[in-house]
Amino acid sequence: MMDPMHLVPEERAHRRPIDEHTVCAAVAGIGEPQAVRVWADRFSLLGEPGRLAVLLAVHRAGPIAVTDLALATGISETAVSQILRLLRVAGAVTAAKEGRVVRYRLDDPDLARLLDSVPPLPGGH
Amino acid sequence: MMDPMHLVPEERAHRRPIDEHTVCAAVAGIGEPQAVRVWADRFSLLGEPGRLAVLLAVHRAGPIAVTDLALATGISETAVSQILRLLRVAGAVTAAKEGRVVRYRLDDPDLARLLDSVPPLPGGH
DNA sequence: CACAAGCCTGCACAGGTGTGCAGGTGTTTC
DNA sequence: GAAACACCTGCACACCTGTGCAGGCTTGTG
Repeated sequence: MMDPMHLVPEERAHRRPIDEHTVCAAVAGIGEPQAVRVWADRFSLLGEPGRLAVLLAVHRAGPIAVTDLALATGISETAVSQILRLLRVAGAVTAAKEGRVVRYRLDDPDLARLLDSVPPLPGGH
Repeated sequence: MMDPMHLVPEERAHRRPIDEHTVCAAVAGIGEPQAVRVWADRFSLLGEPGRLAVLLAVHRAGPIAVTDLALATGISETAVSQILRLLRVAGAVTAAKEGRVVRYRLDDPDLARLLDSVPPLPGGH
């Protein structure tokens, strides 16, 4: 069998672990730092009430205009615009201009699955 | 049929929507602000690379000590301690003291499901 | 053309957040 | 008992981030 610590980067391989096997399993479980950063950024988008509300509305209410998003979420139109700009450059949503109205839709399968993790209204209505 | 805007809070029911049906669907899709905040807090815990790495390690490498977490993640032991304190008060992890070693484990089903959304190492090894 | 609606942006401010340092507690070992 | 180990905490700092204000742009309307 190989060295149980073979997954630990050399720069810190000299430090003494408490449980070598667990450390190796942890390194494997974490995966590549690059991927961790990408997923942390994804989760970060959902980590603020305003953005989460906007994303839920965009995801579940189909293409929707900025004014309607502000009306439904209770956030000022300015703040909604800022949020949408952030989501746009992050590749989370795409804008479709129709006349003077811009409708946004969700455009990220990973985010869609994460949003589906959030339970909808319990009783319906 | 009822008023299509019946789901919009009175305080902003006077504002003119672009698509009443869409606004109502958005309000329903967002759900209760209280629940949105709770889920935003959940996602926020996963929204930082350090915390996400620690949570992934704790989740996939079973009960693990602080030293081993610092070794596996490459984060300083102080930073790991701070992260674990935050996760503790958030109810995400629980600590089990064994001698002078403290092993942490994940203790939140919702977070566990979200962590399972993060794909493991592609090829294995 | 003048005006309003819908939306976007730059700027400055307050508030939250991660990090390192220094020091402390409890436990094990010699 | 002294020293090393594993871990925790308070504090101060730099940093990032969300928000509102003011203004600008484009598109419809009279």
